[in-house]
Parts: sequence; C-alpha cells; structure tokens
Amino acid sequence: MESITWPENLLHDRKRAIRELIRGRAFTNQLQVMLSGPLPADGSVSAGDLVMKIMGSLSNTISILDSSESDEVSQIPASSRLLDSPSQDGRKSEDSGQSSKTSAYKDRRGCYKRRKTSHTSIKLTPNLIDDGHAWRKYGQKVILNAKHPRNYYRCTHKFDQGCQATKQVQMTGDEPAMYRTTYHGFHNCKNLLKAPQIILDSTHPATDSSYLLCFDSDRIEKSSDHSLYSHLVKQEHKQNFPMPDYLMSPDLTTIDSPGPMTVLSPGSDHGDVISSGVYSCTASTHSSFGMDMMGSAVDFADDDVFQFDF
DNA sequence: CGTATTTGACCAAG
DNA sequence: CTTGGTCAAATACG
Repeated sequence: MESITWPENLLHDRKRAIRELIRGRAFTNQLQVMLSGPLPADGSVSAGDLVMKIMGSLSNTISILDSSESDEVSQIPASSRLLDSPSQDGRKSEDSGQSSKTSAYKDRRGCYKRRKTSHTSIKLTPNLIDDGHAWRKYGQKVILNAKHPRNYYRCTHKFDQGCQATKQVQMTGDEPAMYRTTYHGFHNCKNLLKAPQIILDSTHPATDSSYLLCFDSDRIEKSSDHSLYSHLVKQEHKQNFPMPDYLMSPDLTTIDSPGPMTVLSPGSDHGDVISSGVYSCTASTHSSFGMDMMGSAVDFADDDVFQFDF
C-alpha cells in the first residue's frame, strides 16, 4: 500500500532549503555591498526590497524545515496524490455510505491549517493592486461582520515549483474604495514578474498628500471577534507635515529604511499593543509604513508585519 | 482542448 | 455548535 515516499520528500525539502539559504546569502551580500557604498541613488533595488527578499528566504527555509520536521502530512503533496482506487466517487459519500465517512478522507486530504511560521503582511490600497505575481483564485468566503466577501488566492506555481505564497483580498469600505490584501508567505518561485509596480492614482499628483490612519478599538470590543480592524478614516492633503514620526508603543522597535518603513516587534505578545491611536505619515510618491500588531490580531505569527501602501 | 474561476462541501480550531 | 481557510467538481473562459 502506501509506499514510503518520505525519504524522497525529505531529500527534496533539504535541497529546497539549501537553495533558499543560498538565495538569502546572495541577498545579504548585495545588501552588504549596498550598505558599504553610497546610497543606491535611484532606480536600483532599494534596501527595503532586499530586506524583504532576505526575510523571504529565511522564512521559506524555516517553513521548509518546519514542514520536514513535523511528522504529519506535508503541505506540498506534489503530484503523488493517490486517488487511484476507483471505488466510485471521489468524496461526498454521505448519502450512500455513512459509516465510512470520516476515516476514508482523513489522510487523503492534507491538513488545512496554515503554517504558524509563515510570514504575514497586510496592505491597504484604494484599488486592486497588481503585484507582478501570478495568482490563482481558489476560494471565496463570506466573513462575519464584513460587508464584502474575502477572496483567496495562491501562487500559480504552487504545484510546479512548490511556491507557498498566498494572499487574501477583501474590500473594506465603499465610499473610498479600499482593499485589504493579506499576504502569507513569500514567493520562492522564479516568476517573471511582468508589471513591477502598482498603483494608484492618476487622479492627482501625490506629492504632498498625507494619509491618516486610525485604529479604533471600539470596533472590536463589542464582538469577541478577534480581527482587529484598522480603518482608514480620512485622507487629506496637507502641505507640510513635520516629519513622519511614528508613534508606536514603547515596546516596539522601529527600523527606518530609506524606502518603506517597517516596524517590528521584538516579541512581546500583549494583546493590546495597538489599541487605539492615530498614526500619520507623510509621503511623497510612495508612502508606506508598517507596523506590527502581534497577537492582538488574529492568528498571526510573531514576525508579522503590517504594511500600508498608498 | 487546457487553464482559470466559481461554488458548495469539507476540515480544523475556537 | 460556529467560523475561517481549503479542496475539488462543475463551469466559464480563451
């Protein structure tokens, strides 16, 4: 019966992990060169991008090793799915044979739960963004207390390259159309991303626009719903903003990079890190900043970074 | 015809 | 039980 496919998988995972580590080393090397020299000037890859790539490699490696270590079902079933037993229908035998309902499909389908170690980031955009990646929609769900359904996407190269990246897109707010895109994991596929950039706004030059983000806790106190919604309250234009000072909780570490800013949490997991407050930032062309919400929100891992791009 | 989306059922976790 | 995430058969698309 079940032929032992584990050695193969382990070997494969090991190779993938090594490949990821090599990638990470290469990225780090680039970053080192970049940091030692003058500023990247323009056009070239930003330090922020490199950091993201490095984090991606590390996260992927961790994910791979983690999945290898756990004795349970691998998340990448590859193509060795065995549904060869031609005993009529695939599933849904509820009406016919009720007795054998559970055991039959338990091992046939992988476990659904997501890796806790996977990286998560959130982006809020006024319109649908097109990151250069190829996504494949695989689900849509109506979310409680949400006006719009949530759409689930996975990387097109999940099966042919084992890419683990997924994303969720959900519209939040109609007035100014707002979309929340949640990314899980990083791409380790060699995608030829076509359209590099996103964006918005042809409506007006965003030279001096500033955005106001308000995280109000009133929304969440009522329902025991764990999702901590961040609402874009208002978006207004100001000519001058002193300086993008990011007021965060004292136990948050800020890392300011030339490009997008990222706020990481050292690891404290209080449920109330960001309860309420108004955070603002100015920006020129592309302003983005991130913050870490930690355990207060849903089921995010320790290193989750929330990022808002405009 | 192959590939992407739709959609209800399935599954794990709270 | 409910709920969010996923699978996969059916369907749409090119």
